[in-house]
Amino acid sequence: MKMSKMFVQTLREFPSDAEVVSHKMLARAGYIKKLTSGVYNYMPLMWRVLKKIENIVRDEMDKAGAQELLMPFVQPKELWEESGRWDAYGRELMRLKDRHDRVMCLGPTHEEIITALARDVLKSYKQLPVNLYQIQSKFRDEVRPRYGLLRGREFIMKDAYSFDTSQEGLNKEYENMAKAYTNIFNRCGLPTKMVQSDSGAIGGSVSHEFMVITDTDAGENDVFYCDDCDYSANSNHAVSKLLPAEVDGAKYFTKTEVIDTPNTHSIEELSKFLNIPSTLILKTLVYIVDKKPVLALIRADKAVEETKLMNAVGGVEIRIASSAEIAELMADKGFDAVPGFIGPNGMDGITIIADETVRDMKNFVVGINKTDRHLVGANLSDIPAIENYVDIRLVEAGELCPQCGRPLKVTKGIEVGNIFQLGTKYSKPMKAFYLDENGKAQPYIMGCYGIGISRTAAAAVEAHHDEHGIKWPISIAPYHVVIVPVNIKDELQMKVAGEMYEKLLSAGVEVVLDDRDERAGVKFKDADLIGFPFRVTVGKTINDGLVEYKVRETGEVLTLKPEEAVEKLTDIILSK
RNA sequence: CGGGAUGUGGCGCAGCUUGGUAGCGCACCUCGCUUGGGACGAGGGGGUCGCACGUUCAAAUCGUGUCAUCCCGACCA
Repeated sequence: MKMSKMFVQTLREFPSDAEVVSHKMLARAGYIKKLTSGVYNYMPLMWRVLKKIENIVRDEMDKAGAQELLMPFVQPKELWEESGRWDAYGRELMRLKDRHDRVMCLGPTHEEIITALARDVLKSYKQLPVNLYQIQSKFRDEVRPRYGLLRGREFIMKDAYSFDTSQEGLNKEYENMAKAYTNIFNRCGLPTKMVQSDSGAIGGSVSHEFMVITDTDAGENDVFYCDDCDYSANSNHAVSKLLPAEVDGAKYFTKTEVIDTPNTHSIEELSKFLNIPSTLILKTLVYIVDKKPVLALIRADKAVEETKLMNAVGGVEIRIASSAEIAELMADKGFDAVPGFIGPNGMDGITIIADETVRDMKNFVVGINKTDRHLVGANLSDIPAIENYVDIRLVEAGELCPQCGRPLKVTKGIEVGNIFQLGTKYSKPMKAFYLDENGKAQPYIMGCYGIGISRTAAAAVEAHHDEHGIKWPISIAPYHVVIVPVNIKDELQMKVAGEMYEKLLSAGVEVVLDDRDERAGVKFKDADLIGFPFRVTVGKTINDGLVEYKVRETGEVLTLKPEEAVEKLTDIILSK
């Protein structure tokens, strides 16, 4: 490729709307151009990177025994009604109508389509197991698209679906995919951590996410992990053993009574006012799950993990209640209390979920739905009976590993892939059955496996860059080498550069010749920004028969004869 | 959706307070000069100032509405 003909425009400055480093770099280096919020043009350089990633994914998926196919973007509403997700998926689903007013959507994922396809084709146990995958654009009308390619509304994803006759078969395939995923990300130059996670809107029981660990804002997930064993989990799923805490308030309260606690709207104010640790306060939070209020009870020094709470209620959408909604709830129940004084008593008909931390509390403090008052010295017999305690607690770093008891640590992660055990979540409602050895209809045992292709590219930039630009791993770089003749009017420089270009090309190296009539500085800046793994500079030293060879990743510089440089590059690149 | 902000050539911005018919840097085109880390000089092209309505002799500037974009919170590849 001649640089003078490349469809690319690098910018002197970072675009003002880019926040994270991958977005800034990709936009400035001419890889992407935004069309509208969360929707990007992939320029030729970007498309080459994406194809490289796709091909690594294909190679590993094929090796793992999966078969590639391609399903439509456009999907009919009816299939989504069969699975029950037309309503459950919510506003993230991009919906549209055709000219006959038939309702369709743009696929955010393809469980419905693949299940419908499988039930038509996979009629016998003899045809199973099968794993099918595709690579295509997906559409999710994200509430808040951001961070460039990391969270778009249209993005490229590899999604795979497995069909088995037994849980054992699924377990095996799940392991198989986990291995393939580890290989894929390693080959992309992206070490990942496989962490336990909540299965969210996709559904199912067991699921893991592949996280690229980062210390920047681009990591939108908190990952808790243990250095002493293999435990790691997304914060929406992490569990821990608590550190010892004072949970019996007997030494502060000699009897159970209602007392005045003026202006104690926060836990901090209340514990200061009563001069007790917050571990002796029972906190009551009001959430709205699927439009209905839910009370969450938890020891006040701990925070609620909303995904856990939502799962405990069995809902699909959760948010903390607004003060207006709380006021409405209070009025409805005949109370006059503001947040800070809410409690579980008298909340007939409202779902109450209590965290496990509540179980051991004795002689504690609790709100009683009266502003400026609390009940102190209370015990579990003083509040509505709790049938079962569930874990709705957000884990904190320093709490103890559930497996080995050592302190947990926390870090940020970018989720680039995940794997789910779906079981019969789709096959049963969609009546996707095969006939077993006895001629009996059985639902498929399914798994699904996703990789964000475009997100992986962005994550690679997050992981590999410096202040000058991108430092692509060789395996996914758009080109391997850029050759920079310093002065294109110098005949010898151009001749040698041209010869090296041809030799590298015919050897199978992906090479760009920067034949633009620009000063050397401009070409060097662009080479660093775009992130070619290797640069060969043909300058004045060519008069002594030498060129400069430079490695982007390490900054290593060698002065070599042109043929030596060609040989070295060919060896390194073709061995990868 | 709640909270905050911003819309002026491809990119980054000024002008708006105090209305008078659009400017700077980069990029782009031409010529000259220069050629190892984003040179220099001269000339040139490109914007109905997001959109609509209103106020006014006159609106980028004031008012109302609307759309879009970005940031902070709940989602997920």
